[in-house]
Amino acid sequence: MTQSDTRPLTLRDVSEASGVSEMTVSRVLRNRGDVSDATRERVLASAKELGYVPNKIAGALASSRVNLVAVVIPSMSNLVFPEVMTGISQVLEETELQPVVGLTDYTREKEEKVLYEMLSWRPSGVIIAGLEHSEASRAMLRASGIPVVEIMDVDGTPVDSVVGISHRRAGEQMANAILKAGYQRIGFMGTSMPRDHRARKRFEGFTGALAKAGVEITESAFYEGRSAFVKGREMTKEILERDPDLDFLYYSNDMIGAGGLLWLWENGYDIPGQIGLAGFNGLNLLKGLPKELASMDACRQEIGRQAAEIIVNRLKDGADQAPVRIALEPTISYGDTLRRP
Amino acid sequence: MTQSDTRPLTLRDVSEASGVSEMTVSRVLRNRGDVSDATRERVLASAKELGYVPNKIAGALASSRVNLVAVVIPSMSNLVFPEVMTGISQVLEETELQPVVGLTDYTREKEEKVLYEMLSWRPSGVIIAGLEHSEASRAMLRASGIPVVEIMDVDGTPVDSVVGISHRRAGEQMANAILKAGYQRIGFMGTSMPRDHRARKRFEGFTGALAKAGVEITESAFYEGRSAFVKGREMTKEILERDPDLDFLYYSNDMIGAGGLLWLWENGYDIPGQIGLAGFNGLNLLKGLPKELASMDACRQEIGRQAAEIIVNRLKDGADQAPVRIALEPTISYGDTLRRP
DNA sequence: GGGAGGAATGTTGGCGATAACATTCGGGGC
DNA sequence: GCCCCGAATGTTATCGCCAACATTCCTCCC
Repeated sequence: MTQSDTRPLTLRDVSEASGVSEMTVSRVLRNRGDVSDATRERVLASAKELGYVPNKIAGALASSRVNLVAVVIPSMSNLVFPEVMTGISQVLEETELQPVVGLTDYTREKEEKVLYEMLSWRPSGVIIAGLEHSEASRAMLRASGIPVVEIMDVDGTPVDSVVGISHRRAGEQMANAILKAGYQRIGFMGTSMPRDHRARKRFEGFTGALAKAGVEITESAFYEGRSAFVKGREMTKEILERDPDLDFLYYSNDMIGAGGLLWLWENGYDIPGQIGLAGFNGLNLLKGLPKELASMDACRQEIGRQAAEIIVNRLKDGADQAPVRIALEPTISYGDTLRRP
Repeated sequence: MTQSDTRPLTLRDVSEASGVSEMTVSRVLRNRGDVSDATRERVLASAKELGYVPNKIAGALASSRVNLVAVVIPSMSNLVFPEVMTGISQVLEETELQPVVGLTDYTREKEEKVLYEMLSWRPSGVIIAGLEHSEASRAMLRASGIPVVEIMDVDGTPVDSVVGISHRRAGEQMANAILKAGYQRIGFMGTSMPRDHRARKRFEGFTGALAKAGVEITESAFYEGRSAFVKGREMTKEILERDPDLDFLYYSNDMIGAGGLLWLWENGYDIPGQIGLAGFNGLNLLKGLPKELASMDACRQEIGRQAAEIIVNRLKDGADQAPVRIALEPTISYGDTLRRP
């Protein structure tokens, strides 16, 4: 049954076993061209018996078709990206295309390396997070000659197509909601943002909108590394020690926001009366906390879905190759930690 | 700078641009064989100027070497698997190998499909979750002629190598710790387990050890779908309505455990005096809850690391090809929700 | 000065599949 | 009975790169 493990199986082995030409075997296995039912079955039987698995490397080289879509994202431990992946997979599942993921750890150098690596497999399309890339990366993307979709963010100049939300506007909207609810002494906690451009843009939008109303952030704290509950607790404790009169805390993501929420809850704060809270990302992972954290949905799955769809459409033959720009509208959820306007 | 987007670039283009043979270009780009510094630089310059990206498809076909390791896991939304991936990446990063992920959604059919798909790219090795596969999958793995490491679980018969923990023993250990702490009326909450074999084995080990001590699970509840805080809250509420006298709750994973913990906390239960709790997986994501949930570390990163190392070692030439079996020892952390013995 | 030896480069022939074209063969129409 | 046609199958020539062997051209040493 299983062949002696010397030489790997090829089309030729199947063709010899079933007494037809390699070409016919190839046709059967790809369901292409006319093959009589009799030979088809004979070939399939031989292939199965031998345990033959086609060699896509050879196939791809010969046909210059590779059914892969490169997906380049910063990390998988930021919950956001698995959700984007889900959206992408949902769409690609109905096609012949397959996503292949590369991680950048939020650094441009690694992004460049990963991109080079992935493009060397000649994928049919690229979905890549963010609009900030090294010049070399942008050049590669342009030169690749395949559809490229930049995702998450629309504040900038895309190489080709783009699907995302405006993080700047998201920050502004949140600031306005907070102001409208009457909060005045606002604290901010988030990552130190040299590398997370989207967090930075939200922060800029946020402070900008506050400034228009003559309000400044009273206290802020930044952290490095992974976001987690503990971080949120610790930072919240500290920031309130520094300034006990804060009446609102804005967190750059839901994870540290949830940590802060738990700490405040344990310590008997009145939320959202005495102090209000908001995060960013609307992680449904976090439903089930004592209070639901106010947040803003970043349309993660939807972004994934739309990006994948752009790729799919572009690859249909005779398709319109014009760049697409889709700006989704995030919505605020007030949860139980931000007074309604 | 960027070429007119007609014909894709090949080695020949670079060779013509730099005035040497294709072979020399190939040698330069792979850092192999002797090339003078002068030509090396000339070639690199041309390649960069053209924006040439090597075609790995052709390279792999010609050299029959593919620097990919197929990683087949059920899902990315179960936090366990990203952590395993981290371990794998850590090790592979120091080599030329790259992980490529395929997801099975906990179904054998999909696993079989994904495996076929991945093997058709002729990877250098396979890391696959679990020991339960379809006969066809096992046949493919055997016939592939590449190193295979099954991970997470050691209770069963591997195709080749295996790295994991004994989930049966893990269940037993937890049961014993609970009994030793003096709890008697035990409730269980977990997934309905037709597909999650590891959860099933833990459950069997757990009930088995209880039975030895003459104890039976008093109440149990099962759920379908994603694990999440909300599920844990709801189930905990329900199970305690059915039987308010339970003095211990064992959750099949930390996520629902954390949900339960929060609910109990909000409702003023005395933990771990009045009621004890334990989960499974030691997710450090969850540090920062009001109390730390007792749990059992499944050695996730370590499993990933060791699996990757087995593959790497096997691929060294002249390496020992004998199957490896590594059973890691999970450790209980008592946290704040399980009385110390 | 002649040959050995080795560094630098080139040439040839596949890797395993597929595209494009070629061939065979059986049957229907006249 | 002959020819034509299309379904079923086969042949040939790549695809882009790399292994293995071949060649060139020094340099060094006796």
